[in-house]
Amino acid sequence: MTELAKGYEHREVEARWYKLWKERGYFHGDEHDRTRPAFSIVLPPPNVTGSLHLGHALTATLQDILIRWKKLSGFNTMWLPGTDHAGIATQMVVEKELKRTEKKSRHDLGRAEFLRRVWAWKEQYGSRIGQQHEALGACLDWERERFTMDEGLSRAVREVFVRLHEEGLIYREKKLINWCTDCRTALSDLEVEHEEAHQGELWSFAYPLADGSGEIVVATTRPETMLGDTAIAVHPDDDRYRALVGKKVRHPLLGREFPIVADAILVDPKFGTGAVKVTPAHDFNDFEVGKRHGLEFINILELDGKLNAAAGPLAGLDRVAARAEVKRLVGELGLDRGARLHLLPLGRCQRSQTVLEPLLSDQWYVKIAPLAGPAIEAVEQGKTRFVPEQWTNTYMAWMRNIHDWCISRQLWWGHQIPAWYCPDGHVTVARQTPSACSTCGSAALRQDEDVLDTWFSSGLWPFSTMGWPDRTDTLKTFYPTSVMETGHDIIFFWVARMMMMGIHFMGEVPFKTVYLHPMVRDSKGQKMSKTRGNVIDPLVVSEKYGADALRFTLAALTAQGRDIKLADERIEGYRAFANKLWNASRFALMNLEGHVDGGGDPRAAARTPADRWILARLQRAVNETVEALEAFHFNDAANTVYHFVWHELCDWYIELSKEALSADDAGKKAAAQAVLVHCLKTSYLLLHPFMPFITEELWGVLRTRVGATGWPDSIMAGRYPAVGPVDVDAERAFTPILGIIAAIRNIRGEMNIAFKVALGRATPVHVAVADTATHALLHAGESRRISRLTNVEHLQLHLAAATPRVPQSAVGVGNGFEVRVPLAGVIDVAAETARIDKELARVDADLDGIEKKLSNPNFVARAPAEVVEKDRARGDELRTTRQKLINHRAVMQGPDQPPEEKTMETNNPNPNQSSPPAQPVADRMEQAASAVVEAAKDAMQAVQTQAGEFEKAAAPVIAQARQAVKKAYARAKKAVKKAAKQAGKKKPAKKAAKNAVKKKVAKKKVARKAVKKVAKKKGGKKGKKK
RNA sequence: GGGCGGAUAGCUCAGGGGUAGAGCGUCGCCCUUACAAGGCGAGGGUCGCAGGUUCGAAACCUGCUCCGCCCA
Repeated sequence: MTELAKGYEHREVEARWYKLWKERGYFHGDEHDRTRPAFSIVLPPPNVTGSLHLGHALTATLQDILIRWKKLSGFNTMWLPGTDHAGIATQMVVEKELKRTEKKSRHDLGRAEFLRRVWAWKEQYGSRIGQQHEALGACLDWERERFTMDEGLSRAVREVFVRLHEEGLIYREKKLINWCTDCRTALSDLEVEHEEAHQGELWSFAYPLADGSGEIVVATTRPETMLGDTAIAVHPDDDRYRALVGKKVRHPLLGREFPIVADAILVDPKFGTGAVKVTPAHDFNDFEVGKRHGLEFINILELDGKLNAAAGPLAGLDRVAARAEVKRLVGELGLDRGARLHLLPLGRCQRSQTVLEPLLSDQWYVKIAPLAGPAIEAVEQGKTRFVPEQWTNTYMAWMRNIHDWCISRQLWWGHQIPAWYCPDGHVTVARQTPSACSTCGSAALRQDEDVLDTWFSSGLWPFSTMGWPDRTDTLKTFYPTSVMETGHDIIFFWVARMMMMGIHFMGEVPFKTVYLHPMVRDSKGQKMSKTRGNVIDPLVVSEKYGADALRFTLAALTAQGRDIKLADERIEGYRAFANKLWNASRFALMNLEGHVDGGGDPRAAARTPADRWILARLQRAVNETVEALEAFHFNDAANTVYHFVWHELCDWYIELSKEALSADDAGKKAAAQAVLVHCLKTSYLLLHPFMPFITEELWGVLRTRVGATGWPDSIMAGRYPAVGPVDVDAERAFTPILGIIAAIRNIRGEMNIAFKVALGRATPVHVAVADTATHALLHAGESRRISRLTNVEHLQLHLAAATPRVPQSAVGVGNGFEVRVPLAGVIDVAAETARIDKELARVDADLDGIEKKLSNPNFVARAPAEVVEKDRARGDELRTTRQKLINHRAVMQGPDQPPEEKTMETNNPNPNQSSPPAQPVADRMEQAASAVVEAAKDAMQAVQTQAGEFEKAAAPVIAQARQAVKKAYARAKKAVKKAAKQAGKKKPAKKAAKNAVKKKVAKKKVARKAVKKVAKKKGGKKGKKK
């Protein structure tokens, strides 16, 4: 009886659950519940008119994992969703749309009407993000959803602005700012993207001295700014110009005169001519010079990038056109002194990529140092910690070097600055729209037209969303939030500002942990961006592979310290994993006849060694998963569950349990059923944070089948598996049995014996184990499992170190066991001898390494005792294995041939002799070259014969060729080195000896690794070491 | 100019002083009654280069090369 489809259909399943979860209130955090510990996260608010990309999907996935895990672990969880009004971006989108459809600018509509349009736009597109989050399964507390422009948050913004103003931390000043002529607004330092080496030119021209006594040549990368020049600066120590300091030059185009000043800070005498034109109103460095020397500040730009009246004859020209025109006019006057190519740094607008202009204007600023201090201290004192830790430095460096924050933007869409001006220019800052000027009482008030930087309101997000400035229960319960999880690209924009604002206004850090996730890139490692056209819509991916598969993939790729390159194959793999889980459940359902989950401890129910083994492995997986989650090691957590479910539960336990499930022994059957159900149930719970949909579905199906005891009607109401002690005895006793199975399979594989061909038919397969416990298990019935899984007809057990000698047989040796498979008539002696020799070589290589180590008195004396002991034990083990193999080979080869020991190259104590005879470099190169040519020939042939399936056919050949090249290269390199050495470039004796040993060890490592592989196989799948 | 990452199997990446790992791909065998989105095997590595520390380095230190990112 099966109730499940043969394959997992994510579309059908995923559509079903979200609504139900939401209706049942699983997403809602209870602000009145103080009985459970709180766990809260605020979702970084995406741009309201945008749509989610994979970076958002990663954010949503990781946070959902944390929230679901904590919820299942008994926490009162609250995950607060919302969106951001994204001032510049949104305004630009709407303006563009307006221009496209109605051919109007925002000024044609007027402020009020334009804002009405933006709100309408927001209503139309704002819900898209919510739908995307739902599709991903994000259990957001929708009842608490917020928008940075909604009433409550706007109130918070005003409150903060007014308070900071009252405290003297917000001020208005005329300074140079970064101006985007395209967005027509000022930007903060952070919104400037620096281009390091833009290809431009350095143009030189001469300023004639006002007294006609000569000229002074200056160089610039921005010729048009000469229209705003108000000084020439030279270095005070520069003898070339010492006589000129204090003199005046005359502007060749505008006629005005200005001084030559000496400035040691600005001028580098070695750069260019050593004389610099100074434009205080259009350059940050020059601005400072202007202040130092009391220069005139002449603004030559309109806000749209055109030159203003100060530019005289060039007024009205665009800044780009003006550059050429200035050069032309100066050239006509005979003052052009030539140009050369030059790399210069350039600042661009983050949003429009327009080259920014430093512009003198009145803006509002936050005086940031007093806010940054406590934010630094909080991290120093560990009140907030960064994960991964290295971000602490980034945060600190920025905070310690912080500049005042320009918060006013010349936009309409945003929080209008709560400042009013009277005709006399007095400023009134107030929470409520004032009726009179606070200074002179004038009623003719005009509100500042600018709005605040979007990040100003985002900076309040952790508390403004919870009802601040009121002291709400939500704040009491859920502030500070537990974790801030976001991308490291907004550590300054957002994280740092929330820290400052949170501490200042709440008196407490906004979050205890900041987990910064990596950036998601495409499969080529490129940043995803609209202009590149490689943006992936998470909905498209989850439609194709399932949200669970996408989520699991993102989690599995989220290792610390490296960006995520997302490739479809990876997602496909995890979709297969979902299918695997589905089918394991399907198998269980088909075998649960008569089973009812009574809620008892499955450990007590366990009957067979396999039962106990899998329960031990399950517990280990639980422990490792929880440990990984606690450390934010999402990849480790995902991989742990993946490995357990697929490679332990499915590959081993389910196969092993088939016998018990179909047995007449009702007790064993019931035990296997109980254990299987328990493993699946626990796996669902472990996996639920990663794959909420399929686990909920399977939970429901299995629950229906086994009765509801201990199974709440939704997995979301379940309890996360608890960490506990692992039954290591069960693991240890049973592992050799898996090793025996693997060893027999290995022999089959190596000897090319199909599964259908039964082994141990004429003469039995022998299994020897030295351990009495394992022997007892085998005797009690485990040998039947082995027979079943390896298609062995007769199997004979021995409580011994070795199996009896049987001519023409294959031997598998592992940790604590030996298997002998008679192969008379099945295979030829030569093949098996070759196999043994191969294995022997590997064992020898490893043994050699260990013996070298142990014979080194320094190692024995200085290395930790347990390390030495471990190597000794391993040495013993290897010696035993080796002896067995040698004996076996002797038996194989018959009585005529003595069990002669083959001398391994690595056994030779003299490294020089162990190397192959020296060969002239040329020979080796030639050999290598011909290998490449051969490989290439093969590839060509593959292309010609199988043109249709070129890639498939040629792939291995290409791989082979590639390898041949690599090997040839390595060989050649080595040979060259050797030749060089022999030619007399001798290193000091000690060093040379050391290097020889090093190289030899490296070589051996290659061999050793192979042995490990064999040993591992023979020994069965052992648990992760740690 | 300063800082932070990264370079490990064909590809994508874990790991982090004591036996080099995973997934995908490759090769061979198997449609064995949960799953071909599957099973069982196999092959594949001087862990970027050069020094140093250490009994022992892929890991720690120094320098270099290349690739990202951040800041000025």
